[in-house]
Amino acid sequence: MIEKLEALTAAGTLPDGLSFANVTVEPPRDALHGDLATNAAMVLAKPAKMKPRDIAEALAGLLAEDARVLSADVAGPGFLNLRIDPAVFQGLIPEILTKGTDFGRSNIGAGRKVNVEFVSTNPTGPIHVGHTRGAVFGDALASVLDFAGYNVTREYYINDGGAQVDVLARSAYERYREACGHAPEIAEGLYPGDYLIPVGEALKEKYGDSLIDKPESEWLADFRLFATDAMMDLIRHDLALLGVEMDSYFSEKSLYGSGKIEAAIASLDAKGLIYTGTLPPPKGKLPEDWEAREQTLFRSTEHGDDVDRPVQKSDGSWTYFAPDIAYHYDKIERGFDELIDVFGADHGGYVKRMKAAVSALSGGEVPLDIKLCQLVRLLKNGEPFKMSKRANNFILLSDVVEQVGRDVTRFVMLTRKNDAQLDFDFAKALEQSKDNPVFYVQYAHARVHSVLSKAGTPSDSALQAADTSLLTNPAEMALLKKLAEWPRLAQLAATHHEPHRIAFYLFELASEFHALQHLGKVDGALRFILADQPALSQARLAMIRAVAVVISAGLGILGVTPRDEMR
RNA sequence: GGCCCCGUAGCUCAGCUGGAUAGAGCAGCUGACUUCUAAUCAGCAGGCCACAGGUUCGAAUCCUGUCGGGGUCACCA
Repeated sequence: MIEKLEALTAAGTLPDGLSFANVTVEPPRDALHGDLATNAAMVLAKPAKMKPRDIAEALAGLLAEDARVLSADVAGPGFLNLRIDPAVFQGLIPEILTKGTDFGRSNIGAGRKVNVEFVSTNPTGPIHVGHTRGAVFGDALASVLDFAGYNVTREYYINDGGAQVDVLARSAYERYREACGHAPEIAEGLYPGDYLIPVGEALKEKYGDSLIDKPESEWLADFRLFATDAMMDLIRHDLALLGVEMDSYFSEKSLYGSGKIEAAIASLDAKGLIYTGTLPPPKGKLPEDWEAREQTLFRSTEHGDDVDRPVQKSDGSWTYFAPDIAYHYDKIERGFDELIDVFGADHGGYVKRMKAAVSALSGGEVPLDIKLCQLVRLLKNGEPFKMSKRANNFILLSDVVEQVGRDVTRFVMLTRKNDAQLDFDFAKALEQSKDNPVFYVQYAHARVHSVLSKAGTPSDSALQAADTSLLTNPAEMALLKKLAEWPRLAQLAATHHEPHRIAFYLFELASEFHALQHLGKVDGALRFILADQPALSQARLAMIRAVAVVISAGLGILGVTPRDEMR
């Protein structure tokens, strides 16, 4: 399309120097308007100082010369509707069968290195259901990017440097005392979870009872290390249940004492972005205990933030923000071309400062996109389910996966935009699982498998030879056109960082397939397998095999299993 | 009070970075299997796209404001 526009420019029909950036070519919403439509004439009319219809006419004339274009009609205010030769769509089938699940893979990423950081829960316990969405989202997003030709690294940032790991160590100490036969004293503020009991026992194995009643200074550091390692094992195990595998785990603690924090701050300082000062009080309600303090500040307002942010506390120690800066600095130094952070919506307040930091550290060279996942509201029989620490009734990721299954969990979480709130009704997911869209998609895949096995499970190479020009029924063409959308859709999901588009597309594709299969029940001539028409049957089998391949590719990206049977 | 996200059918949500008559799924009503899985399909009904302005050939989409819902807000990570 762009080529044609350039040709028009060259021919002098259009003036030089027009931007084609806003020109789109896409399948119209209404099939009556043809197979493809473009708004080129309307977008260009103004800058070219020409009437939209004149541009459209010129473009139509040029496009009509292309053998693949059956007709090019100007409609409405200047839309150009194209009818494409069915052979283009029919030719898709052998291509899909040849490429397999690589069909739709693109290279728009051009091998650019992308770091997707996600989950990153504190290493103080197993993964809680609230983090499941971020885990699924980040993993699917990483796959989407990989499919689009990016070089993706999945990374987990271990928050093992702060005060909460001291709390963990103390909690583990109580469990250690318990293992040694003493009554544990789980004070307010410590982690009461049962998952620390085995850690206490393991600590007894290692240390005997030599540390009982010893001062904290003698065991805190060791216990901290031991307990966080144990928690990371738990977390890795939980992630594995979901099918999430990280490429890299990055420890916050490793930043301390390595000079990395100092180096990152120095880098900002060199740009004149670090100063000592006093922040104004927060606007609106003034906290009771607020008092002016002099701190080391990062001039994040220079990079789009609302206020400058402290990197050092008044006593000179680092704030949590300082290692975060150093961590992102490290990512930049590792040579990533793009960064993506997946946060929970409760961290929305850090977006601007983090972007400011990355912008400053990379000189604006490395884009950082922060995807916020709205928290999941758990429902039980339509009632909000409240979790409380005291009652110890936290629902864990492992609970969800064990009860509703990995596929359902993942698909439900991905059938929603990341920034929309999500209700997850436990009872519904369990009892009415038949209504779950994931089964609808898997069922389509299973049906294809079933039909193919009825036909003797022909090989893909055999199906590639099918004469797909026999596929002319409107319902078949509709299915083929839906298949044709896949590569473009996969690319859009990648450029927009929106894996949910894959889920919705798969649902639509499955819908087209189910409709077509059902037509065979109403009209016997449309059945996939016709004993007296082997060539047509072969073509149809090739078509539905192509459907299964694309479903399989899409589900693969989402981390959902394509099933061969639903029984 | 500042900032961020959301507001689309009774409910849960899409809507392809501005396109043609706004779409699905549940729920409701009518129908469709002696055949490749009915975990399916076809149809009906359901809408001031929160509200008011603005930008232009054209707005659910972009801008401003208002109203609702959620999140967050100086040494906690």
